[in-house]
Amino acid sequence: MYALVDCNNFYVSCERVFNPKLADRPVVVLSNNDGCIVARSNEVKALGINMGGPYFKVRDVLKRHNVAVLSSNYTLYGDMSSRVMTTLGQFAPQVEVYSIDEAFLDLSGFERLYKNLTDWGKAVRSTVMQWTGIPVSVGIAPTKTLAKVANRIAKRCKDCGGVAELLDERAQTTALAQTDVADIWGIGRRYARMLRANGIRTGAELRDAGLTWIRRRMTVVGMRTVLELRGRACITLELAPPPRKGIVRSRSFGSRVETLADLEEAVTFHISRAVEKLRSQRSVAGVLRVFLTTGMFNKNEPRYANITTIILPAATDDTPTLIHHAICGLRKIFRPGYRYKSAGVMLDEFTRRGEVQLNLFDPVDREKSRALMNVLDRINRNMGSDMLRYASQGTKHRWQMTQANRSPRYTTQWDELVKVRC
DNA sequence: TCTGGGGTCCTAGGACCC
DNA sequence: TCTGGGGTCCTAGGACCC
Repeated sequence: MYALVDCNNFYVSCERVFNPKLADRPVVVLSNNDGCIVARSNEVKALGINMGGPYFKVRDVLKRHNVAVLSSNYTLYGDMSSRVMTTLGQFAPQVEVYSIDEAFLDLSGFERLYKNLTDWGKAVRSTVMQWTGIPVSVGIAPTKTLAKVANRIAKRCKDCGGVAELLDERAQTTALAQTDVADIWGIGRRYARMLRANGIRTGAELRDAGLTWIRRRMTVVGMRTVLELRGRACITLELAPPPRKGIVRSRSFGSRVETLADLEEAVTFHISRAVEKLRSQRSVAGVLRVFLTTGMFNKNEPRYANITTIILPAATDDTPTLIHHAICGLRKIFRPGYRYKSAGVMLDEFTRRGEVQLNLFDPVDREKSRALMNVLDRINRNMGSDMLRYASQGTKHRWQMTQANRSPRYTTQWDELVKVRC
């Protein structure tokens, strides 16, 4: 048995915890660079504003309805997320943190502990609300895919009190018959279209589809989804997140960037962050990719995008080495005369640190590098990221993203704490 | 004028090995 | 006329998730 606990309108809810004035106002949160809408309060959803749509297209509608528009504050959301997840740890022995606002909990054996799993779910809800201020919904079912369906019902149903369970086949059939096939976990836009073209419109029809046909059209992944809908658990809890197989860092610029010098600063910034993350999971990278692009939406301006792949002479996690290669790569693909919109880096082909095939001609002294990177990471961890940084990152950061209306980092910065008037 | 930023997994086909 | 039977690795493309 599984529970899926999902925070309601998570980013909006985080903002409301610290700014009660937002409680009775419609609210949206924007993506990086204030580009797209990535979170909406219920009032905004009711207005028909779409998730992921570009902000500038709906700016007027939002203004007319007095919607509060906030830039995203990932420092705050990340911290609030870990508070919620820690709280959930009180309620089940095994918790899989599935995303910033969702967790699967293992409830096997709980039917012997609780007469009623819905009561358990309500206890989770009220505790998370009391301890963090974040409203959550709880879905309970024998497989993760069905728990997702249950959660969706918990969110929509007015009399459920935020908790729904789908324990027996009858309840599952009723729920699945009301669920659009596109809303099933694992069914994206393409599969939804394909399924509809073949007469499969609801979750129930998908559950009852022929396995061989599904396997042929949707690979083993689709087959797993169907089996899960039938109540057979195929997707287990993932307790320790496996190390990443690749790390990407990129941002679109606040305003267009035209000079190589500015791009070099931005790329240095991104690669520094990427390598930091690489070291934190104790990996070394064998391949580095650098990419840049102009805006692609405007048909009238000259467009250009390119990516270059650098196979490193020896796998490494040394920041200066990777900055050097990244800048070389950037210079190779840079073309003057374009107005660039974004640039970034990817690290790939990881091996575990300490299992590297060394290179006889490796110019880097690995022991010295290790010691230096340790100091760098420790200082930045304790004193704030970017306390120590490489000079090629620059100081002016003309390329930085715009965040016109970001709330304070209430929970992680001493000088941004909530002020309470006496 | 203005459109985010991360990730994962599977398959087919080609090249190669013994 | 009739030509085996296993494998691996890599890449591109396509699907999905938040």
